[in-house]
Amino acid sequence: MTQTSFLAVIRLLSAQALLEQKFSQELGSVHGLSLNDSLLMMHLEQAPLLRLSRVDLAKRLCVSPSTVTRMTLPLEKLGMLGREADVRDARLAYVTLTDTGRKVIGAARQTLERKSKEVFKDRWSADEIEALADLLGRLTASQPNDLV
Amino acid sequence: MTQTSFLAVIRLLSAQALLEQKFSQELGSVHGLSLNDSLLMMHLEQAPLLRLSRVDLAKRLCVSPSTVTRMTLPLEKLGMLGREADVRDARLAYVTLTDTGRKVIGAARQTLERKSKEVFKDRWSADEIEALADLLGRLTASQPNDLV
DNA sequence: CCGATATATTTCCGAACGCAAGCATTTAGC
DNA sequence: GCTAAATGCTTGCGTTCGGAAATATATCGG
Repeated sequence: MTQTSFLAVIRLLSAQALLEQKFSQELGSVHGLSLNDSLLMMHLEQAPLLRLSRVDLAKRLCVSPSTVTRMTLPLEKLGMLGREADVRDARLAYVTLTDTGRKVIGAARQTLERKSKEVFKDRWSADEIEALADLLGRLTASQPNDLV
Repeated sequence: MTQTSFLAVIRLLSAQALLEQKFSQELGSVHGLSLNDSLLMMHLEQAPLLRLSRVDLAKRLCVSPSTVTRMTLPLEKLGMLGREADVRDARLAYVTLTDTGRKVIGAARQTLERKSKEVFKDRWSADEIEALADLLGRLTASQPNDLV
């Protein structure tokens, strides 16, 4: 007898692998971004001053701080991200979203939206998609600021 | 106005990152397995002869064939997996689950089940967990043999 | 003010992955 | 039966990631 919670977790992991496979390629070739790059920039998009500290980003993305450092480096060189210091705390190195970055993530979002619709194209009603989004939202609710 | 399907996809990706972070550490330190190692062995567990070809495993895990080759190598040396040839097709190199492997993945599954329950510990009813599992099952239904 | 602790960031190192290329074998067309 | 295409698997290379250590700054207790 298999536990329902275990079943849900396994299926979520499998579903993610499937989605990543479907999205990664086009996102990279068209916009030059990885899936995680996009999530990072989307977090910045909705941040108060279009900026977040690196540890804050790490928590939101569930990755290590070193990963954030390495992820932002090339995006900064491409002019999509910037770096800003805090007046009161010299340790902080905010990651900022530049105008270029806003345009790029906006375009990437359109690709993601289109491919998201494809995922549910057949055999899914609007109510079912919303039910899934709601349930998943409860999982991520424990995390710092929910996305979208 | 954000699309519901896009919202669901983003939340699924975020939720997976959260779960991987919560599960990975204990799974590795206690059983010496990664999350993907466990999924691989669980696929073998439910396979007809406790064996699957490498490309089949790759499709089920949504990873490249080369990844399967590299994943199985250390597990084979540890005696958890074996290698079996096909009588009719000399290209095939089945990955088999040994007795040792069955015991290890059985123990790892218990850890996964326990931690899965923790995820839904508070604020989740049995019906809601089942609803989530069902909806996620429809996402992975398009894939070769569903797990669990 | 001073030392101890905590926090933010970066760098180094090893592990894991995808892709392209290569090899072996099987299948299909003729 | 023979060549060409397809399939299964592995290897080399570049990329990405987490953890530990190092550095810099901030905070707390006295």
